[in-house]
Amino acid sequence: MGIQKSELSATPISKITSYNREMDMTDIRWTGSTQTWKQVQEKIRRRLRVQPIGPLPRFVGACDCAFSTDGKRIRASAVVYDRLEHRLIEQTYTLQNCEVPYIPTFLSFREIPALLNVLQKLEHPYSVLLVDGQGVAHPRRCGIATHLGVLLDIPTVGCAKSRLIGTYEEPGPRKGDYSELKEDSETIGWVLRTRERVKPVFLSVGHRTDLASCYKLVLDCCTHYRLPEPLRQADRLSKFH
DNA sequence: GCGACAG
DNA sequence: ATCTTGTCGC
Repeated sequence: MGIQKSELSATPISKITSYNREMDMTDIRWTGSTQTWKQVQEKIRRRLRVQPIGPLPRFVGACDCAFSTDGKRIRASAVVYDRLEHRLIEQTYTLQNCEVPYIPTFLSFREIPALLNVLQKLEHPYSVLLVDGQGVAHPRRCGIATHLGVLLDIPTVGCAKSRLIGTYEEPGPRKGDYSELKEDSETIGWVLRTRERVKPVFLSVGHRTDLASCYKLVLDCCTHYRLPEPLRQADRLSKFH
């Protein structure tokens, strides 16, 4: 009656109470130079691990951010989704000031401080986290999903609504059709059609996942909307409205 | 030099 | 990310 090894999922993430201090970047504020940030990204990149997540886990986390009209306040949201019952079982958000500007390829430094705070509020365990943005589909293979995943050392999936870098062919028209996102000869992500007649999303490995796992998980979480349900809910919850 | 550029 | 009007379709 023992559980088969092949049925074991990755260890669920219990309540997050701290994160890797060596990798901490919340102390690095806008200094006028992106060189320091690049060094942080190179350091994170060296900690990146790519691996399958095994059987699709029941509980899936997701997080997102939104900004006030004046751009000075950031609202971060986090949810836990029950994939078996197809429903949200936890949702929370935080509100704080945001001092860091948006600079392409440095999104992490603007949003991660808020995301670390909101993720610490989640009580229910989850096994993988969906992040609104790129993972390794980034010039230094360190998009926000990778950065956050390595900081917390948890499995993350990058699911972006548009492209940052890379070239691709338009994927087929049906749900589940996909094409490769490439930089030179390297496959850095998949461009996935999650619904017919809608723009595809851009999947990439965050940390401790692989593309096949990302694909299966995201597609499974897609109901009748463009975004996978956990991310769609996190997106709604983050809005100021 | 010029264009591109997650959120 | 946010702002912004109408419009097409289920």
